[in-house]
Amino acid sequence: MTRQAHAGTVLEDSGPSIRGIEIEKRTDGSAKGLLSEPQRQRLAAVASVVSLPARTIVYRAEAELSWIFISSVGVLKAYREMPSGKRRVASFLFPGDVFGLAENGHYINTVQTITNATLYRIPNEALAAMLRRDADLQFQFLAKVTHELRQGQRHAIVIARRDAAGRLAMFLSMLEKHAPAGSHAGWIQLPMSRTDLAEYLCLSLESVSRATSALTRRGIVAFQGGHAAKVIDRVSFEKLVNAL
Amino acid sequence: MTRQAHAGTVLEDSGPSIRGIEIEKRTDGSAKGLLSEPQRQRLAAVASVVSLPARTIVYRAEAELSWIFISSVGVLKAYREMPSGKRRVASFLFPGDVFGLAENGHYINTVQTITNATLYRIPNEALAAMLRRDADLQFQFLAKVTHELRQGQRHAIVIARRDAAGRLAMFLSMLEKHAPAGSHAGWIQLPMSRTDLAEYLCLSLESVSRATSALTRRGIVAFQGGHAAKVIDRVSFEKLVNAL
DNA sequence: CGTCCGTTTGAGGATCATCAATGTCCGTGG
DNA sequence: CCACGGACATTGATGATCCTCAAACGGACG
Repeated sequence: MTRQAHAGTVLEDSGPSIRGIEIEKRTDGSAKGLLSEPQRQRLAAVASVVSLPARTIVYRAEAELSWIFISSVGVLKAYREMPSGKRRVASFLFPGDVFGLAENGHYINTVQTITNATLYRIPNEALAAMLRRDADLQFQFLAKVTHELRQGQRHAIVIARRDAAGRLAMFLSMLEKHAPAGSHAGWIQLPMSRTDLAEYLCLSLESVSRATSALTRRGIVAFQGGHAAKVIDRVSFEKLVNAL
Repeated sequence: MTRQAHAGTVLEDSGPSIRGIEIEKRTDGSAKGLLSEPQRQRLAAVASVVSLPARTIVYRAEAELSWIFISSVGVLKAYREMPSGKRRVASFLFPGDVFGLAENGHYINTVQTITNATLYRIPNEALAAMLRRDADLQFQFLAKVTHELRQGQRHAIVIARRDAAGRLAMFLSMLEKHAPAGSHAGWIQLPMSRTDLAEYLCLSLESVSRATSALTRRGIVAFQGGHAAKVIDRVSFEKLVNAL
């Protein structure tokens, strides 16, 4: 049941690492580590490392803000419970993602591990103090949050689609871009369950299932074991992804 | 055709103002001005004020980053053109909103005025330099971007709904909370067109129309002139909003 | 008064949610 | 070694909702 943790994508020698894209122009447009070695070391000095088994709640929505987290190993999900009891996954969290930035002293989403995970945990006040003292470090956080804002907008674009197969294809495409370079020869790892997928894509569990079937039947994507996928027909795949 | 600009919600005596919610605990949870007087004055020193007529493009997606903007008066929209030609409005921008934070030196969305608008325009490098110099100022920007991240997530929750009337009701509810306190006796101003609404809610133009009709027919909301709405049956309205 | 643009309304077709049942994987225990 | 059980995933049938195409309506303005 406990799946293998997502392959670590970040060297963890000297402290937390943050993945993102700079606001200003740089060499290439790919996500990369935003922090310098000294910055990571300073963060590490006030951070504690926590290792959590899969399916552990890190914090709950509405709870009082106490720590800010930086993911180091594993995959997590951030979600909200709707009044009806339905769940909406706002985002999946991968190594190098920051979470726990609250509003008005309270967390907005509930965050839960999907795989085993290792996190850096930094006391809220300590981080705030450090950011106020180190503007360059803070600037990287600003870039990171801006990047997450974009991700949220992309999420909105995905769930705006009417066809389930298209949504799933876009999600796979995003995962593929996000994935660690050295993943298994074109196979996209899907650590999350079908239910998590459904809650992220805003589809019913059954529709996700039908979408995977459809992609398989049409020879566009192959699935294996429910937790891995591979693009077979790249042309059709891209056409589907861009058929918004 | 040119509609009245959104009632100014912010005193503009001494420079740009930013509306948002603090990350850490404060007195109440409502959006408010995040900047101190001195901060506003310092921003004003490097900002220029631009007044734009309705329907003016401020910048286009993919264009090179040159300025960061803070809205002062009026309403704008940020949208992306999809490959198919369809448009998705990512967010509406109100007085006190910041926009133009790019990725990798290029704007992500196209931003266009809806009403006449007045903006503060700050050269990218000048703002970056000022943020790196003034960590407290930057901290307010961080709070603002975090707040916009939440707004994006709420947007995702809205468009996740399956029923058009419910989406519209949630949107009205958001506008109502956002609205300047002294708006006209419970009337919610809708400066944007039905098309803008449709593109924000990810509905067809016709569905928006049918949704307004449905809300009217059911006696929940009254519309007037297409650019104002008022909640008639508050109980049913809230029930609909929370029926997710 | 007529045009133009934006909005509203109608009919038919496509897609997904829901309810229900069946199938698959995997660990457990006999 | 094999049978069992539970969680998860797939498949099928029906109904609800929205999108598309199409046409009628309305106000603003020359």
